[in-house]
Amino acid sequence: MSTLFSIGTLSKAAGCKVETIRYYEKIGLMPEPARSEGGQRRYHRKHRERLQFIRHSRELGFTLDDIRELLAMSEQHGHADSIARRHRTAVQNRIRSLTALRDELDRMIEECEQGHTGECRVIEVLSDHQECSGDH
Amino acid sequence: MSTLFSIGTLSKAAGCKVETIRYYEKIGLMPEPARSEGGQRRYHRKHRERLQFIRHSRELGFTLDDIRELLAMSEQHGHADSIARRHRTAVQNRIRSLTALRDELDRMIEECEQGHTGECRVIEVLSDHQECSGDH
DNA sequence: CTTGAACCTGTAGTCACTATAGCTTTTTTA
DNA sequence: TAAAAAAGCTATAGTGACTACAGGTTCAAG
Repeated sequence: MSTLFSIGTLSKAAGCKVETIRYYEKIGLMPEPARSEGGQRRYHRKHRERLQFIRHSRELGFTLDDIRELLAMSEQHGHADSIARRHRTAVQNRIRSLTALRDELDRMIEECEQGHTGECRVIEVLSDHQECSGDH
Repeated sequence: MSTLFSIGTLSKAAGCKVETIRYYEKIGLMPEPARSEGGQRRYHRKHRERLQFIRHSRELGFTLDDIRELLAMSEQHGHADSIARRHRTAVQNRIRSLTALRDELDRMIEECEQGHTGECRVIEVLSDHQECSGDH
C-alpha cells in the first residue's frame, strides 16, 4: 500500500548519488518530500519521475537552469513548442560541434596509428588548428 | 628584436581571458614568464604555442589533468593516442544521446504543431528513456 | 605629460556536484 | 528481541575550471 521509498532507493532508481538528491532539494529543483517518524525522507513515484527527468536532461548537457525552464513549461503548457524549438536548435549546434571534434580526434588517432616510429605529434596537431570551428 | 608581448596580446592570440592565463600560471600549467620593469608579464612565442595547445585541447573536452599528461608525454614521446581514443568514445556516446534527444524534440514539436491543444508531455518523454545509453 | 586602458595581486563567487564529520534511525541477523 | 550494521540525517568544506571584483600600479597614445 505505502508505495513510499527511501532516498537510497530513489538514488538507485535514478542512477545518481544520494547527496545529489539532497542538493537538488536544497536548490529547489526537487520538492521537499514527506518524512518518516524519525525524520528520514520518504519519496513516491512522482519524485522518481521528476528526478529521472532531471538526470536524463543533465546527461544530455542541459544546465540546471535549462531544466528548471523545461519543468516550468511542462506545467504551463502553452508556448511549450517555442521553448522546445529553441532547445532543439541548441542541441543541433551541440551535435555539430561534437561531430567536428570526433573527426578531429579520428585524424589524431590515425596519425598516431601510422606509427611514425612512435612520434605521436599530438601537440603539433592540437595547437595548429586555428580553423577549427569554435562554439562559443 | 624583442618579440615580447603582454598578457592581453597573448589572451587575444589564444582566444581566452587574461584571468584564465594567470590561473593557468598559478596552477603550474603555464610557466612563469619574464616581467617588465614595472612587474607586468612579458611572453614570447613558446608561451603562445603552449597556451594555444592548452586552449584547443580544452575545447576538445580534455581536462586540465589530461592536458598535463599530454604535455608530459610530448616530452617523453610515449603513447598519447590512448587518451585521444578514450576521449573519442565519450564524444561518440554524447553524439548518440544528443541525436536521440533531437529526434525526441522533433517529435514533441510536431505533436504540438498538430495542435493537440497544448498538453506537451515533456517530462514523460524525457524521463521514460531508460534504454538510452549512459556514459559514465 | 596627462589620461585612460591595460595590468597587478588577492580574494570571493559560480556551477554542479562530491566528500567528510559526527551524529541518529532503520534494517538485518544471530 | 537485542545488538550490529547499514543507511540516513545536517552542516560544512572541497573540487574543477574558471570568472568577477576591489583597489591599486604601469604603460602607451594623443
